[in-house]
Amino acid sequence: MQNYWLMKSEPDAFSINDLKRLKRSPWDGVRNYQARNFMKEMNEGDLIFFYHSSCNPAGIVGTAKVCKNAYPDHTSWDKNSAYYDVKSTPEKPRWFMVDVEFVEHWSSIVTLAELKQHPELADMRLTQKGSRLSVMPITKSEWEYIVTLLKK
DNA sequence: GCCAACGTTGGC
DNA sequence: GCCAACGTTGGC
Repeated sequence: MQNYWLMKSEPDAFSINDLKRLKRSPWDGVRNYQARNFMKEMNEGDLIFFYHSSCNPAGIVGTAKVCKNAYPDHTSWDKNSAYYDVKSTPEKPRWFMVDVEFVEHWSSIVTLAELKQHPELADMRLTQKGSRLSVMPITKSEWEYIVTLLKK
């Protein structure tokens, strides 16, 4: 069964243009348990909204898909990595990542401000005050609704 | 197991 | 750059 997700990235660190250029990439560096657990639930072929955060404007800029199920994030035991975690080892990995593949880079951005205006999207974690989760599930109806926003 | 203190996220 | 909201840590 295909599921839908939203993943945040700061474009200065990793943007949709980076993914477009690379075609596929590991989604490393997630160090939040809820986000990690959602990645573990992902399956190859699941679709992803690619969200640019900490920029102006923040919003969804395109889509990607899961092309490799969750596996240990090796940057967590790399002492030279910014994502190093002393409690994660190859024998007992604490953090996981998936690989994602570029699908679409939209010609326009669906901004957070716009998403917040639609009652249909009020249940999304993204549109709720104070939400910082960087990987979250999206319902099929939310996915389809957001795609129609794009065509307007 | 509680909770204060701290560090981080991320919109504005 | 500010700061509200959140997650994590660690003392007790």
